[in-house]
Amino acid sequence: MNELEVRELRYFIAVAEELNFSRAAQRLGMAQPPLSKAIARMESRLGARLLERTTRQVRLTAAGRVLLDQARIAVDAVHAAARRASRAGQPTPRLVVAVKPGGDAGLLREILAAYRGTGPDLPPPEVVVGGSGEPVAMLRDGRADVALLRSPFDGRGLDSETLVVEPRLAVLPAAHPLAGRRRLRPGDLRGEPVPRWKGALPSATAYYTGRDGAEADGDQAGRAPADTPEGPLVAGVEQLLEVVALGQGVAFLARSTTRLHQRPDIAYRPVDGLSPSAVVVAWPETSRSAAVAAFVRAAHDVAAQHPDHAAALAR
Amino acid sequence: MNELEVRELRYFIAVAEELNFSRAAQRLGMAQPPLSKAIARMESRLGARLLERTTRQVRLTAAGRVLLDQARIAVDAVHAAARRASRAGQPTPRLVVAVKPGGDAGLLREILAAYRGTGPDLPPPEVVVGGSGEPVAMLRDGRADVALLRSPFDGRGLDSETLVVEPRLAVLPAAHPLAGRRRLRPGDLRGEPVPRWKGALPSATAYYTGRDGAEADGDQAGRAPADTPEGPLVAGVEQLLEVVALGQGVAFLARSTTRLHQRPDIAYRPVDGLSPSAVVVAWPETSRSAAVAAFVRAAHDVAAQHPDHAAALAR
DNA sequence: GCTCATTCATACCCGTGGACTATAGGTCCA
DNA sequence: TGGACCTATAGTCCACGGGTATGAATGAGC
Repeated sequence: MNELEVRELRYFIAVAEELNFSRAAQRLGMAQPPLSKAIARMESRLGARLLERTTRQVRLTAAGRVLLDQARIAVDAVHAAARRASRAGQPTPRLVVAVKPGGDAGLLREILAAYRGTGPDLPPPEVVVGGSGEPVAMLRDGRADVALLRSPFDGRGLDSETLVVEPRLAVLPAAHPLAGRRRLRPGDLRGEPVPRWKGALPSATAYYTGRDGAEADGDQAGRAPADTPEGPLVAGVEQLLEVVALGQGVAFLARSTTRLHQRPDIAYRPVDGLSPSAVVVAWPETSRSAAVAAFVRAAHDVAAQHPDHAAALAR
Repeated sequence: MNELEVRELRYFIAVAEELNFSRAAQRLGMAQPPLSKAIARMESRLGARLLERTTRQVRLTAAGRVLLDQARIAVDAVHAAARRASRAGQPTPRLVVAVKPGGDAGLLREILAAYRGTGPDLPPPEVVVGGSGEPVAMLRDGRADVALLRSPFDGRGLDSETLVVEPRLAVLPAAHPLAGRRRLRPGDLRGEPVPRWKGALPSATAYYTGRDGAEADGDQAGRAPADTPEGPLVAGVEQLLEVVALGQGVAFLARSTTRLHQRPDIAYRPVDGLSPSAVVVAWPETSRSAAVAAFVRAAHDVAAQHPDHAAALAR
């Protein structure tokens, strides 16, 4: 009845993901037999079968599904502990701020200035720009201390505060018939394909907390009605605009993002009743660092000056 | 550059808590030299010194403080993964509901009935009663699936929903001069000692999220002004009432709790402006079980019928 | 100021357990 | 029915985690 070890959890995750011992072993850089033994050991320790295996097929049991979920979290937590401690031990620790491109609504520069003005003893900030969903992952595994994001995002393990709320605009080819109108109505764009963000998870796995658990980056591409055809995959705003300009679909972008991407062949139009986009500052729930606190306060103060300041009190 | 292992984290936690290698080794049931080596190994892996040690004194470095904090969380996560998987693998899994005594405001019976009525395929509920702060710990390390608590509590890693909000009442000896009044005012009790709950953490380490991080059970004993003298330590409501009846202090209890403890030598009186007590249902953020969802929904529905139903929308 | 107690680090040894190779055994498909 | 594929078992080995003995450093006490 020994303790579960991180190595074992890694092994199990690999097998559960591959559903194949040999491939998993290869991925882990080890031979297959010790992997089989390790899993068997775990099963006997837990007193529960994790994998239903025949010689032709490996399937997860209910316990296995639970463990896969929980093991990912636990391994992340261990890695996060290591990274955070390691970073805190650097000669001059940095406050790592993760943002996604366009995710800061232009606030970052001011926030950094306010943060630096807070006090002389704080670690200098270091900004890293991550792709789809990356900032959240970076917060979770300790690579970043604080992040600027668009909601909704997977907030498990994170605390957050909404900074500004701004409308989203429809992105149309300038030649599109609807581009002649000043405002659009919700039904106008029905049936138009909407480009999907590369790396974004499958949409809205509705969950009883009311949060859209697995949904990432849905903000920018826009949650369209279920019958919306899926457009091409895009990897960035430039690509998105290109796709729209070529008439392969319409999209939705936060207003502050559109201001940075004015093009003659693209028109931005407000849509009545379209859900707005919120910029939030997020940090690990477990954070107790004064630097993070100072950054959050700076963000709050800067946002309070912003015309789109979130009157929101609730998170 | 190997990976941090759970065993090592346990070792580090022991040393960091004891600040003494020999005692920590004893506590871990091992000899001191291998423990020293293990810590040294961790330090070299992390590239950061964790402990400042002379032959006479061991102190945590900044990195060490971070790691202590994070390691506790990570070890909890691993234990939780093991427990949850193990429980999910039982022949007939149970939904373990943790409550603290008096923490359910009498709702539990109805909630359980509603839960059982939800569907025939759900795991049968099993109620465990835990002391101060225990339910939260049980949620965190996987011993429990869902809990009924009083806010405020340390909500890190948990989601929660407020069910009912009820006033707290002052607990006075029946012979107390103020017991003659129907209502009290905030200043009336100034200077009276307030009993402290055994096991409750030191009060209100104010934190920038606005949550009172480490505070547990402050609800019942009541957050009094800072200049309030500390009364005796008590381990339960009965003890608390005994202490009050003997004139050794005054206390505050949620109204539903007082109804279960009517005594001739104790008087309960409302206090104007005293912050109320909220009963919340809480569950691990990582939970994806249908059973937990059903329980939360049942709790929500039952609370909606309750006269003190939380009109609260926010969590 | 010397000694002693205390405590962490080093040196060395040993046993266990995790990993490797080889191979058996079961299942699906052509 | 033979071959491809995949997991489990058997047997071997060595690295590493842990133990004991002891050294080295520091602060306290007389």
